[in-house]
Parts: sequence; C-alpha cells; structure tokens
Amino acid sequence: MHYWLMKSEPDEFSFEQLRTRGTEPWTGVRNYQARNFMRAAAVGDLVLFYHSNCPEPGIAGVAKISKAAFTDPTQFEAKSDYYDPKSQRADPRWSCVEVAFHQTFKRHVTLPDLRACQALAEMLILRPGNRLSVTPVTATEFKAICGLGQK
DNA sequence: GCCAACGTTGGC
DNA sequence: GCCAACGTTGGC
Repeated sequence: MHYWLMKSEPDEFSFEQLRTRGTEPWTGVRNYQARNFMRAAAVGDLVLFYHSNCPEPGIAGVAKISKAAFTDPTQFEAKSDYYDPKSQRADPRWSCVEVAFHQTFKRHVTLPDLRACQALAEMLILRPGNRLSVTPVTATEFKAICGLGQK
C-alpha cells in the first residue's frame, strides 16, 4: 500500500467534482518524475487531493487509485491542451491513472496547517519550489493529515 | 501581478 | 554534455 498526493487547480478540476463524478482519468501530467510516480501507483492506493493555485491552497479530501497506469489518450489529440506531437503511438510517452472519490474531510486542511504540523516537516510538497503534481507521501504523513482533516 | 524555483530546450 | 534562455508553476 502506497500513499500519494495529487495536485489540481480547483478551477480546472476540484475535489467536489470528483465527488460528483465518482471517478476521473488523471490525464495531462507532462512531467517525467510525476509520470513515473503514477506508473508506480497501484489500485487501492490512497491519494491526498490537493487544491493549488487558488484562494486557499490545501488538502480537500482523500481519493483512491481505481485504475493503474495506462496510456494517456490526450497526448495524441491534436486539439487537446495536452497534445504532444513528439509522442509516438508505438511508444507513448505519457501515462495516466484513474482516481476515485474516497472520503471528504470534516475540514479543509490548509497550507498553513500543513506547515505548522511537526510530522510533516519533511513533506515534498512543502519544500520551496516543488512543482511536482504527483508525489509520494509516507504512511506517517498520510495519517497526520487525515488527523488534521477529521478534527 | 510579482517573482522564485525548477524543468526543458536547443545551440554549440 | 554544458549552459543560457525560456516557459511554467504556484504561493503570496
């Protein structure tokens, strides 16, 4: 069992939308490190859903990996924002996973909350300049954040 | 809207 | 393989 953190801009796709839809293919990741993390994710892994680039950045709730990595179709769609003309169908560059709604927190865990939590001092997402949209989270970090969310 | 941090690109 | 230029991310 592994834990992950995935970022989304709520203007693009919010946790609320995931709750309504149930599942969502996590397409459009165009960073090799983030892609490799998605390839390492397994069905059932839990995901902290982070809202970025918004008035109150932070963790909105918990999602779950519902499909392991598969070829991201948007890389071949010429009209897509995520079109990658250099990707070959015989050897696709980009993968995505499918995520499912899992659980809403009782309260939004804000970035200042995360920074104030001693157990999260080493978290990748809190390091200056970290822009990875998919990062691994330790079990300890995951539990600490769930604790904050259920307060 | 500013700006720091970082990844990617491409010339050499 | 180096590195400057550029684009993007994301908090503030």
